[in-house]
Amino acid sequence: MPNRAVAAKELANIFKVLSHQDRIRIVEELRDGEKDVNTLCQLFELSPSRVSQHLSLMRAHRLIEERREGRHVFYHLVQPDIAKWIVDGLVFLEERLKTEGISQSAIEKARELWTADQKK
Amino acid sequence: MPNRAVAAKELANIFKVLSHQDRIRIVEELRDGEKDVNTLCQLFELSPSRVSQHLSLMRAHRLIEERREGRHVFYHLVQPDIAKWIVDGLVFLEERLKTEGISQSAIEKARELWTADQKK
DNA sequence: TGACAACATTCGCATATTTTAATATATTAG
DNA sequence: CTAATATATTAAAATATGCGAATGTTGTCA
Repeated sequence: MPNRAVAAKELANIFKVLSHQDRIRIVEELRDGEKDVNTLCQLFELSPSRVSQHLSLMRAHRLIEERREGRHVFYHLVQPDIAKWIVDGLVFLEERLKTEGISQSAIEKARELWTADQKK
Repeated sequence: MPNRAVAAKELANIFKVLSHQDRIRIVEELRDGEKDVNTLCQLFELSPSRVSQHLSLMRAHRLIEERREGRHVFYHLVQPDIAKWIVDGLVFLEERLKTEGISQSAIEKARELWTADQKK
């Protein structure tokens, strides 16, 4: 019922979809136009299975749409703005890394301190 | 070595941090200025323990910073721009929901088709 | 037509990660 | 010291990941 909490939850869901290297790269690739599954597989060196799973999740959240042509299935962004938005995020990320000089390893390390490190 | 892949991974990490209802709300709250842990607990009706965990993760990723005053610890956004960026995301999300009329339940349902549904 | 090839998706399963609550441990003001 | 506040450490349930095999589709060619 808290309107704001609902919005936050929905946004969190989208963030979750985008919180994966492969899926971000897919958005970046589709920014310039549609591409078929096989092309994406070769670009990222991933199995068709894996790519298809990513696409399926993104499709479920209406981030992308398909268009079939023969045996090829082409995907494109439903809302191209999202790509621009992500790029904005990238810019701000780079800026952050430069101005603060945080190394990724430092972040990883700090992270491990918090997340239950059950490997040990 | 693929420079782009590295950037995608870093961005994915940030998305992961933000892919939680509570953490998004924290960013929204801190948009207007710093707040201490207890205030956040009351706002969200969450235990101090939980809020602290969220803050810890966000701190590890340098999204927020602390300032101690007496026994209160106040947190503020390291980069206020990130809040603006999130709000941009919210706007585009709302627009999406309006123009497409996707119900959250529909998304959930489609999601379950993909994720291993080991409950059955 | 029918068998096959190409492309894409889905399913089953093992593994790893996140979430969450509960508990324990600092830290600091009065 | 003790009360209030904040953080860290756990352990469990819930979710996500990733691979290979099985299954669909669609086009091609004998």
